[in-house]
Amino acid sequence: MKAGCSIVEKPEAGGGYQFPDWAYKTESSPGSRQIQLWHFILELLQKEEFRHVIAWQQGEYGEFVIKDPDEVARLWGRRKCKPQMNYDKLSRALRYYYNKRILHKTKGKRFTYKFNFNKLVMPNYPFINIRSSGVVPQSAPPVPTASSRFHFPPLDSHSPTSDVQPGRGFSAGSLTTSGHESLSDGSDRKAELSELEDGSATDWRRGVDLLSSRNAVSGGGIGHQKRKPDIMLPLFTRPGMYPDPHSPFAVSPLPGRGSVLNVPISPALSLTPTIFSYSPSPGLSPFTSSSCFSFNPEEMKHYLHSQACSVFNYHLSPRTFPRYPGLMVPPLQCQMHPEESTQFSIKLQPPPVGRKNRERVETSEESAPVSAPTVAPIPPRIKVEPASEKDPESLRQSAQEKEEHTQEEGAVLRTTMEAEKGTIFARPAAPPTWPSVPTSTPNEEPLEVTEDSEDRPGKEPSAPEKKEDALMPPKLRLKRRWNDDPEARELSKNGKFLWNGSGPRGLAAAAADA
DNA sequence: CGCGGAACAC
DNA sequence: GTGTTCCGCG
Repeated sequence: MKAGCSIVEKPEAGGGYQFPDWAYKTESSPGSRQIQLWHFILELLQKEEFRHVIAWQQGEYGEFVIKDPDEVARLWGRRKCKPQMNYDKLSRALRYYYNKRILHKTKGKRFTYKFNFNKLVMPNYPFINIRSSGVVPQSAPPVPTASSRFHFPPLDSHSPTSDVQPGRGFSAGSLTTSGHESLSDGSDRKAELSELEDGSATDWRRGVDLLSSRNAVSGGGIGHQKRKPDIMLPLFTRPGMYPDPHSPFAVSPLPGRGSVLNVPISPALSLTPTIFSYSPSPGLSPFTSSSCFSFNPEEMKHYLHSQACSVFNYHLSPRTFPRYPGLMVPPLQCQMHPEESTQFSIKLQPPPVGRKNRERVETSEESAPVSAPTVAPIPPRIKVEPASEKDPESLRQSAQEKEEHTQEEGAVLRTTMEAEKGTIFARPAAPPTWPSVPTSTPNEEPLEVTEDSEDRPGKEPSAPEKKEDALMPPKLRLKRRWNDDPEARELSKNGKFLWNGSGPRGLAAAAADA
């Protein structure tokens, strides 16, 4: 029973949840609101209190180390009301993420795993608040270079712990990844094929409006089935398109770069891209109001360039980074109703591949009720915060207190909180001096590469490989990917990305390449 | 330690 | 669908 775990439970009560909404699978899984392990992990990662228990591994993007497995397990068990939880079990759960591509194991390093951000969608754009850049706890996974250039001041002024202090330079920590697809027109998203490689640039294009459609969707306009919502951020298409209307530059070239993307850019957009066939309707767009998003084109350029380099250096998929430029950016309201704020900070992307298919005789019962209509035309915003499961009860209390306040003060606080949530991917503690210039890969594991290759569909070199892949069971395929895939590595080495000073262009090219 | 199958709970 | 619990294997 939950008796033993009165701790955090669901927010429903209205009184006291302590865990941010985003942590619950609101969108990804209609039915359950339970927190997912990876959310949980991220949360721990986000808090400095747990730095000794689990922390980002510097030097590797998205990689984290569980310093105290037992403790992590304990915390997890607490959250899930599973006192018997232990690292063995927890790790099993983590292992399940391999196939889902949410995580993978860093070989050779004990208790070290790595998030596959390429598969996570983080609607909140990078710049979103990084409020804590200076002091920062470990909010964000180590992100390579790039961000150093862009920094946005903290969104909120009242940060509890942190302070504003952008002096550090890095900031844009969050990465949004995107780019992938997963949509298969409502048809079979399960098709193995689709899963595998995504595909096409189109996706992103489509994404562009996802945002806008979101509202529509909730409005019920869409009768779409509740297929899994995997959407990704909209990213702009190719760099060459900067000049297009979608470009932020055009939109809001504000001089002072002070603002931040106010985040809520996207709540979890959960719609299937397909849905929107695409009709940009500004009116629907959630963020068509004022502009909170402002920056200098110059910076943007820099930023992009850096990203490109990062991609190269770290073997990341170009799509790893958001293409803000394309962000349609209809500026969003700085102060939206608290309620409309964002909700999810991260979203999972593709569906699991072929999970094991049990031949069990399924009762062909349709899930009839699904009484979880998200009803809300309004996205559930995140309520963020919580110190919840931390250990001490005291924390909990404070959290609650906070909550209360929130309720009263509502808007303001809420906004702040949102910001906090964005923090998750904000810069981590200290940037290990990332070389802004690519020269050689610093570390030893170019894992991302693999992914990269898989991300690009039309890649010629991979043709053979692909075929092979096709022949092999999905499982193996995956495995191969994460483990060492010499082939993939090679590919990347062969100069898949060559952006010599081409900056964004290079990125684009690469993308286009696919 | 880490992996992944299997059965099961929710 | 997402975990949890067990467990054998390397």
